[in-house]
Amino acid sequence: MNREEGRGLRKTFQRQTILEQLRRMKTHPKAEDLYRMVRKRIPTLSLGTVYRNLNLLREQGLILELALGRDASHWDGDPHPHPHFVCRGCNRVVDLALPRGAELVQGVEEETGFEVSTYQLEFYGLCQKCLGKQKEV
Amino acid sequence: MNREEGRGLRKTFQRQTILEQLRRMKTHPKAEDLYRMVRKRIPTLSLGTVYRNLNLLREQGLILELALGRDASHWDGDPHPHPHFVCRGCNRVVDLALPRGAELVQGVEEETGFEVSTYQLEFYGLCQKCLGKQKEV
DNA sequence: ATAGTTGCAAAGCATTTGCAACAGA
DNA sequence: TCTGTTGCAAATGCTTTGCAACTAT
Repeated sequence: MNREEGRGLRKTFQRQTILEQLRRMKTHPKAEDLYRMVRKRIPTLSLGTVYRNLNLLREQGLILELALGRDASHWDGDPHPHPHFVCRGCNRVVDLALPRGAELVQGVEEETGFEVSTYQLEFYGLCQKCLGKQKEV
Repeated sequence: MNREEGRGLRKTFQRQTILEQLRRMKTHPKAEDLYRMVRKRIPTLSLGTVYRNLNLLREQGLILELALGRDASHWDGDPHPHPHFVCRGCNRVVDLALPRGAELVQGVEEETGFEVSTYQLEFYGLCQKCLGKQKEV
């Protein structure tokens, strides 16, 4: 029995390759990005399979989905919730070290009496590169 | 000249009614919810008009869009960014007082050198009501 | 053997958009 | 009058899903 329902996920080539690809990246690709990358190794891969596996891996707690509004989700190989910075200039999604999630969660639980299972925190703005480019104009 | 381009938004009955409706609510309805509510006063209202106006009002800085993953956005009549709690039991979206957004933003700007224009912070879990119901089962 | 998985294509769903009629300023 | 706005319906774009052929265990 693996998780939840006791049903085991099979160790398929597609699933493993998708997970490896995501883990080896520092950036946070979209399903479509992963699809293109993994296709180099598995040319018959379909986009539907990528989506299905990303959802399964997320349910297993192995990866994180960054749902940033209506655009395509970004995916993070680090399953531990942490804040991100989204640059509106270059659309990069960058990991942040601050603030500490555990403290935020604790504060909210104390304030509300609710049970917090996870959180999502994104800062939006311009990264240093894009701040520089802005001045050039 | 009102904002941005100097183009003025007209004061239409639809737009005003949508904004009033949203402001008078403590909850954070979806476009569809507002559509149904405002329709009681403006039976000819179309859903497209609701979406167009919500986006315009957001651009004017009068309201806040809460894009919570892939589901329909929730809308907030309070344009000042602040954290929310999303209950996975009853799907309510509740305003939170903590943590302080300004401090979070300042910390990130100091850490990264990026320019933060806004942020979005949601905590997910179970509210007190739903925690209670869980025990009953 | 057999239940999970894949590729493919069609469907779903929230949101956006083109267009002609309409209405604030 | 003139440009913004509306209602309607079609289109968009990401993601999910039905199905029959596979495949890990």
